[in-house]
Amino acid sequence: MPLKIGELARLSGCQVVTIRYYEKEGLLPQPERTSANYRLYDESDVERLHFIRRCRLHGMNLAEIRSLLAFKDHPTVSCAWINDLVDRHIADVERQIASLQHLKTHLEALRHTCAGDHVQGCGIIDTLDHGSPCACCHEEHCHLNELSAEAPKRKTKRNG
Amino acid sequence: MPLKIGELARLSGCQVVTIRYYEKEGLLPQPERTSANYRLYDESDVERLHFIRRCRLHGMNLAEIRSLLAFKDHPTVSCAWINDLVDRHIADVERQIASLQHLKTHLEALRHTCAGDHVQGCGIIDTLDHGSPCACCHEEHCHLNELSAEAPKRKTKRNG
DNA sequence: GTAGTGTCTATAGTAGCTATAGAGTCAAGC
DNA sequence: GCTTGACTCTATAGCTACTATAGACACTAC
Repeated sequence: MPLKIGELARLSGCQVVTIRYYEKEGLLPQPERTSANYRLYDESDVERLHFIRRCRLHGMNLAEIRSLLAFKDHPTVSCAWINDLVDRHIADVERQIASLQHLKTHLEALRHTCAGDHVQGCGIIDTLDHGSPCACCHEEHCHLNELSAEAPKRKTKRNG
Repeated sequence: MPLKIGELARLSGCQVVTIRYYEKEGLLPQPERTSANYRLYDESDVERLHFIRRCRLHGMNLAEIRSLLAFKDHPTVSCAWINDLVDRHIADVERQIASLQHLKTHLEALRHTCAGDHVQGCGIIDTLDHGSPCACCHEEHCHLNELSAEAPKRKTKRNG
């Protein structure tokens, strides 16, 4: 019993446009078509979409998912690279968490510079204007307090 | 001593194209021009760009920065909304951190399902295929283990 | 005059979708 | 047979915050 794209969307939790998009991006094979040119799917497509969604929810991008699907379809090499991929994702997530925690400290410091309800002289605006030595960055290199320190490298003869 | 766009870029730490982009987006005013149509800036533009960059580094989007700049240019209302804005950002960052920490737990569990170096039968692929009851989600609602449970709401008469 | 750099505008690309337009298809009800 | 409503089709544009490219013009040192 073949499925039309709307039924596949319902079963997989994806949207119709997303399914078409995945097809265009090569994550889903070109499906059969009815005489009216409607796409026809089956259970294996539901599972493939579940796989894709789980990968997306784990933060993988479409290129990575394409590789994983290719391995799944034709597992001809060692899967060691999949472990590397997941390891890199874990490291990346850790970096993001650290960066966000740092940002949070700054935002909280920023928040404390103003009690609100002024028309002029808002402490938050002042801090964004002139920067503030934030307690969390006294010793470490903090990109939130450095602006033009490192000018972009240029290779001119005249100004170099 | 007016600055050309390249000098402004160097002083502000922005790229030339980004400065033109900010102008197009209304974050920077239309600058004076030379007879050869070159943009001319001054110190106030350096400061404005520093302000913009600090906002960006604090995770604000261009629409928010536009509002902040408008307030800075013409502070006619109370700044209480700025505190709300920062509060919302803090809450948002906290949500992101929690979500990433959750994701990290899942990625680590995923990582442990395979020791690598197989050609077929990779545990990671299997887990992505079928999902896994992850220890971190036993009791709470976990979107990483739910896929098609909640079908998108539809308002048809025929299938509803 | 020429070489090397800088600047100009306009356009397209990035990721992963989402939204829209305009047309064709299908099934139920009259 | 006709209408209505839901569904499907393709193609295109939009989202964010830039980044990259092309082709033309400007400036300065030699």
